[in-house]
Amino acid sequence: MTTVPPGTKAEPCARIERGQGCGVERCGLCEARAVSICNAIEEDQLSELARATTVVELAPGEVFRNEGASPEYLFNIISGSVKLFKLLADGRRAVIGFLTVGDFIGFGRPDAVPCSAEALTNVRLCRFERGKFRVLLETYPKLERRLLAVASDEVAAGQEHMTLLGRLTADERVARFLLARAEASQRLGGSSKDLELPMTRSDIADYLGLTIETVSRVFTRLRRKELIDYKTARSVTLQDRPGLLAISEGG
Amino acid sequence: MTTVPPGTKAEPCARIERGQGCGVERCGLCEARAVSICNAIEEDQLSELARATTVVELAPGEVFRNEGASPEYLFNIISGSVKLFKLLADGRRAVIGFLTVGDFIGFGRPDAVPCSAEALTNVRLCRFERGKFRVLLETYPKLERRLLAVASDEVAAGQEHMTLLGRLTADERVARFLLARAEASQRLGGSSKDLELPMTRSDIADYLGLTIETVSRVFTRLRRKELIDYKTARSVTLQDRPGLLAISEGG
DNA sequence: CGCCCCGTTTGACTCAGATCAATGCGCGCA
DNA sequence: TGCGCGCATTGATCTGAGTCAAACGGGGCG
Repeated sequence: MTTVPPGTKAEPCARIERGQGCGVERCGLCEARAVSICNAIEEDQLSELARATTVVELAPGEVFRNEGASPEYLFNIISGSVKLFKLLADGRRAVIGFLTVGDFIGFGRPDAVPCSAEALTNVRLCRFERGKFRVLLETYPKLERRLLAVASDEVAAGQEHMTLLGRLTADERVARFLLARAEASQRLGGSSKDLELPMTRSDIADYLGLTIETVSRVFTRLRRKELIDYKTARSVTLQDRPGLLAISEGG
Repeated sequence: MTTVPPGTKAEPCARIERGQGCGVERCGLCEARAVSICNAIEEDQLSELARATTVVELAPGEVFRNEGASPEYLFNIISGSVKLFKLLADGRRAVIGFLTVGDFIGFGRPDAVPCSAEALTNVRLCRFERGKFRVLLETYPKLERRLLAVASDEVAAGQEHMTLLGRLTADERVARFLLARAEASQRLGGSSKDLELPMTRSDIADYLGLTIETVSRVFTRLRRKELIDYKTARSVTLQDRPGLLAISEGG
């Protein structure tokens, strides 16, 4: 079991670029727009959207949202990868999810942030001040509709993950994780065979409800069975998709 | 581990009462209105709401929503208790949650129901045809806003449960379950000490990612330590709240 | 270039919770 | 009132994954 020493907290020294290239340009040229909630907003209203946002850059390891805090900001990921996690009092950690380009960060009860968020890679975020975001929602019903759809999806994804955590074996969990990663990669136009994993074995373990050692053992077992291959721990090739699928379903 | 024999499916022989007491009366007098999403709709527009709904009655054990099916209907629970669950191919089961008065059933991707739903007690449901519900959302922005808030809450609750499933011990899980039940009971105006559990030990096990036997053993252990007491398996008294809280946090 | 650090892998052993197997018991029904 | 059927409890044993410990390896830095 991985535990985190209490009081380890990255200082929020984010470089902030405010309003550069404002108006249609910034949001209009945004690399993430097509896959983010912002695609619910019409071309000719992008300048109003841009006025409500600030672009933030983060380095790997930076924590930019703290569990339990008041949710001052909401975010869209423009580029890079992020992990969401929760800490228990004794240092046990649960990784709730891994997010990338286009993903929205900001669901939860209105009074407290449900989980902390940390950059895994260099990350560019589009940041909304909470009050301004609420105004946007009221102004653009399409945006609200889009957000409801995203939240609804997220509920379903959460239920899927609960099933994994509650009822699957270690092999099944890792196989599903790899297949899910492949699918996500494909959705963003990447390869569905060659995966770049921006997270450590420890992050994967905390995501799958396992230990580092178990995750590592399952990876090597899958490699020996020639279902996957890798030279470095962070870039994996799926060699036998049907085989992985069979394992993921309890084969 | 509990497994379910394949092909066990309750026939959907729900008694349906259509449009009785229509208009303001039905929705206006609804016992669940104050705690459901319908409280986002003004008094004088309740008749339109009522026209979009049908009241359905179910007996314990009836499955009224099937994982994977197309989501034709959405529901609000008027009275009684419901469990949501997912089945794996080999019969393993994950219980996703227990719902009661005022709870909404209908989140998920638009193409497939994320999990099955079964009545635990006699249940009265308010049923919305999907198309009509969408029209309601478009007509009443407040309803949509309310639903987004509920979905957002649900995301956070799901994350909480993932943490439980991924990182807590059996004792911690059961203690949290009991405390959460107490809180839910209190929210609905019931006792926060005397709990009626509408679900079986098997349901609890599948909800907490444990086996029946482990759940049972933890219950008796908590009773021996005089943290809880019960005469029948389904009605539990919390005797030592702080003690339970300590256990739930890894005491 | 070589050293150090941190993430990863591998091995030996342990243990919390699962599995297997009775037994208990409350409730509905005859 | 007694019978039978599910659910629940309890006990004995097993095992998948955790823990502890050591070695490996690659990337960054002096």
